[in-house]
Amino acid sequence: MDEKDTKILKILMEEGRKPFTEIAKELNTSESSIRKRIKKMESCGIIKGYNVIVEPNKIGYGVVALTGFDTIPEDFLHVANELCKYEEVKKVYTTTGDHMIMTEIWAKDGRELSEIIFNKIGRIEGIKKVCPAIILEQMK
Amino acid sequence: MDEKDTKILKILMEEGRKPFTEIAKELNTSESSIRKRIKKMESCGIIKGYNVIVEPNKIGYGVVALTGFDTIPEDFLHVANELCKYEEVKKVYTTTGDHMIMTEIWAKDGRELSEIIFNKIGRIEGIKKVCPAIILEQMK
DNA sequence: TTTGAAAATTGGCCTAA
DNA sequence: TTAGGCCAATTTTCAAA
Repeated sequence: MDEKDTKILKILMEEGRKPFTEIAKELNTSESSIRKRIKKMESCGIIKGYNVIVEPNKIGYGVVALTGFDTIPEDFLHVANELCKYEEVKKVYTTTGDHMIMTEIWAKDGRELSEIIFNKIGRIEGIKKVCPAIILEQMK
Repeated sequence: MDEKDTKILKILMEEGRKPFTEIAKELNTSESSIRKRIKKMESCGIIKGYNVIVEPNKIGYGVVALTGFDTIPEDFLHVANELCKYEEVKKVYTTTGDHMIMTEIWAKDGRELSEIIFNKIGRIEGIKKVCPAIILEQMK
């Protein structure tokens, strides 16, 4: 990881599908250099992958909620693992602070969110409290 | 948006740089069909972009914190806009629930996180309370 | 959907630091 | 030994018809 790698990552963070040749042009270097650096970052785990950024509203997910979960300590890992299994649960973090587990949950609407949180997920053994915060706007 | 588009998105969410030809093979259709569908989703805003997924630990960001901010109502938008300006603040959401603003902040270590949160960001007019939750592990 | 040209990717091999 | 340069074969993209 030197400055050139950092610049490559910055470009890919903005535009993950940009061709290596264009990145090379932009950084005034050769395509092979860029390519080999990217491959290296991929193989050593700096780059974990690439993904598409989707606007949830436009595909019928009108509600996205950052949802914290409190659990009894013994069930903490079990709950986190269970949460990962749900399609609607897009991200799962274990954290310090108010909640031990933080998630991002996508739902069609408020009704479905409540269904997911209280009926489906709420059934997981060990959950003490659920704290959903609906995202109003993603500003960055 | 039909079922085929949904399948394409699902594939790209896993592997954002997968060539159209491969997606086509996987879905038993032609490359040009896939490409035109993707272009359409891009132009109508369903696809907002593509990005690289970086492991922050491996590039010197040892600490990532989901950080909530409480503000006085009048300064709410001002604070959110200011937060967007910081390089270390990777994501900014306005939300319902405990905090009006939720962010994701990357820092080298605890010391730097505290520096960012309390010295740099803490200076923004209107912030009443800052609630950082350090991510221990991303499980999904 | 098919087709063909242009562009990008890949792998191998080479040199230089 | 590692990063980068070069070339040729393959694959992918893209815009026609």
